[in-house]
Amino acid sequence: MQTRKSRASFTGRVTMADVAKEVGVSAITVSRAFRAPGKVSPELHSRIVEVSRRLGYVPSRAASALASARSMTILALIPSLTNNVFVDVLVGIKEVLDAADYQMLIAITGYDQPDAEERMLRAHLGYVPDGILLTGVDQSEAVRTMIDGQGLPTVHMMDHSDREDLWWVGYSNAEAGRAVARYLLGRGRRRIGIIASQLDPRSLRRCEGCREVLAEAGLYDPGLDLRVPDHSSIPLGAELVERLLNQAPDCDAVFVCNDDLAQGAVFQCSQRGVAVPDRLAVVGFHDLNASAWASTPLTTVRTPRYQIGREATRLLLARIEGTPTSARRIDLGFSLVRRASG
Amino acid sequence: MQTRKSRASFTGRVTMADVAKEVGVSAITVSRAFRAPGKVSPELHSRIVEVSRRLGYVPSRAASALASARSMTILALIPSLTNNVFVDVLVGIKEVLDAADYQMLIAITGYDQPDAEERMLRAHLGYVPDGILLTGVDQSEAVRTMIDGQGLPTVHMMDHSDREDLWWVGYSNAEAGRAVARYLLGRGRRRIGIIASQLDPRSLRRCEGCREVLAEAGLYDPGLDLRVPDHSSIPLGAELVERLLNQAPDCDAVFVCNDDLAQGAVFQCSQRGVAVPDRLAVVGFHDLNASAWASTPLTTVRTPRYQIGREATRLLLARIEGTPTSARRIDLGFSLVRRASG
DNA sequence: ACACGATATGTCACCGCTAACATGCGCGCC
DNA sequence: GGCGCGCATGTTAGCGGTGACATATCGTGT
Repeated sequence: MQTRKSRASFTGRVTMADVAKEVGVSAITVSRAFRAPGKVSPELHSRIVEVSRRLGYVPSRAASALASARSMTILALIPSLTNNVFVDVLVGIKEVLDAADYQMLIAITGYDQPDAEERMLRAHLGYVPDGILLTGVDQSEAVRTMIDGQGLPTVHMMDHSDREDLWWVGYSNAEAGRAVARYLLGRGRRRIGIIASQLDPRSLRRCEGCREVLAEAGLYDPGLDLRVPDHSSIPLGAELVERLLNQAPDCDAVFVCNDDLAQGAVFQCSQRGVAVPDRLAVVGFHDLNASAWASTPLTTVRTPRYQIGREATRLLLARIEGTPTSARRIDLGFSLVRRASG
Repeated sequence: MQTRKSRASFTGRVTMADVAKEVGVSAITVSRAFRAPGKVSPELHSRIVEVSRRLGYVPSRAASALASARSMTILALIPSLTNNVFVDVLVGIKEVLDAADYQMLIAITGYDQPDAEERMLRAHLGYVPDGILLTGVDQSEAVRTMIDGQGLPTVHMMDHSDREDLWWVGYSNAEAGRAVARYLLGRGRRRIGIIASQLDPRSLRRCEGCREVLAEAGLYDPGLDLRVPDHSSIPLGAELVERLLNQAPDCDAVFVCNDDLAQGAVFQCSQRGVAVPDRLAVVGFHDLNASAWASTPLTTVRTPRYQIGREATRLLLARIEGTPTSARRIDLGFSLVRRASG
């Protein structure tokens, strides 16, 4: 008892019991005052609020999660923050969570190690999230097992899947790749290249969509298909377009699977004196903020990242709370934004 | 009892007790096997690890935090993710935390409401973090009280303070502003403007540093000092430089307090036919990735954001664990990067 | 006047884990 | 051969909340 007392005072935290004693009620009444104000008389409620504020009481989520098996926290697994793409998604997620009084836990998995997603998940599952938002639909078996084992609801984001058991909000990367290929073909381009980096499943699906349409038209040339595993960045885009133009000088268009790469590619073309789009049309992907504001504004595919964050979170919260939803798979589509580069 | 049982099985989680029963030991042994492997016999340890894996056991951080008053979690309060500035800081933080087996909780405070930091802090304190990383050194009284009340160690990032009681890792925004002013004066500029947005304390300190030096030189003109509260962005930078040039056509240089604004400013100048730097020199701040890769690469101040994240986290962990540190205030400085725009 | 339901508050046990303090056991040593 | 000691493991009592159920209080209809 005495030991405990000192341990508690060591942490220095004000607890619900402290508030209860000060007000002269039992702890459960304080608990109710916060979670169900209607069940506590108005005078008591205001006194409890006042005392809590005065004492600096902050409810312990750890204790609450333990006792109620609800943490009011959702976990978002994101490949990277460096890539602005996911920042937009997070903004959408956060808005919906804030409104519902949930907290967001962000886990960054990175693109490099194949088991990173599993490790990050294991580390963060300890926080007992009430649900999980996943990026993409290509989780490893280990990840699926772990999530199912915990019985946690999940929603996938940023891609498209035919699987009946998945809840997702996104768009079809494959279809987007096809759309770009058709667009470039429609504009009379015949020697169309593909540049991609990072090679996550979504980028690859875009590449494949593009390749598919080019192949159908008999115009796919593996010599114009440049895919490297490095992280995508502006300088890498510059380097890759340089390489492409050197090995295939007659290339007249290129689908660059990420806008930062595409920005670098356009930059490099202007350095090198390659006219964009006349000599080489460049189409990017994602429509990042900066893409409209380059000396040659980028033709690109706009993805509804903010909306994906919002809708995926709405769906997840509905699942958690058992509210019926109109759909469990939401395709928010994409749109090709035509600007100067292609 | 029965009720409880069903509640537990409702959550479906595998607990330490489940593992213990399966192995045939008591829960505390399982606990020790994870936290202090040396205190458990090798055979038992490997059996416990094996069974845990097989059952899919994930320790509950909530329970652990409650029982041990240590959460192995640190909280980072960041104004915004949209601004790439802090993403770099987070990458640094995360690297150090990963190595030390700590988890990172990110709270995004936003720039808009003055009490947002307080509210976000309150919401996240419930996770019982072991320490806090704060952005800037200008926290409100309420925030300080709350943190002190919990007895939590903190380290401030991204600014500089003379206060003896603060631990911080950063650079002097005021000094950086002065350096820019001196640089532009040294290059013969006389009608020097200032453009800033967002108006967080750090931007303002940069502005003030710049103004100070200009005033000393007798060259400060409030008519060239444009500060707006809106979020910083490329289009806003374009708009502001337009406004500046309209109201003061003889302006020959401008310190733009954020690189994204500066990128927009340079873009707008090229649209408008204003020669950069001949007619108008533009100096940005932060040296974002894209700034080197514009048609007119940006002269800007490079801030060591990644290192700030790393060092601040090292310092915080040392404080938490009681390791002695060589310094409690680390000025990592900044450097003016000269490129084409100024 | 009294049973009855609605409302306000309390009691108790327990969520999953760990600090502190046992306990049991084998070993070396005088 | 008894003693003390170190090591491996167990017992107990919480950490700070909340669910389920109990109890007290009050107004209402008959």
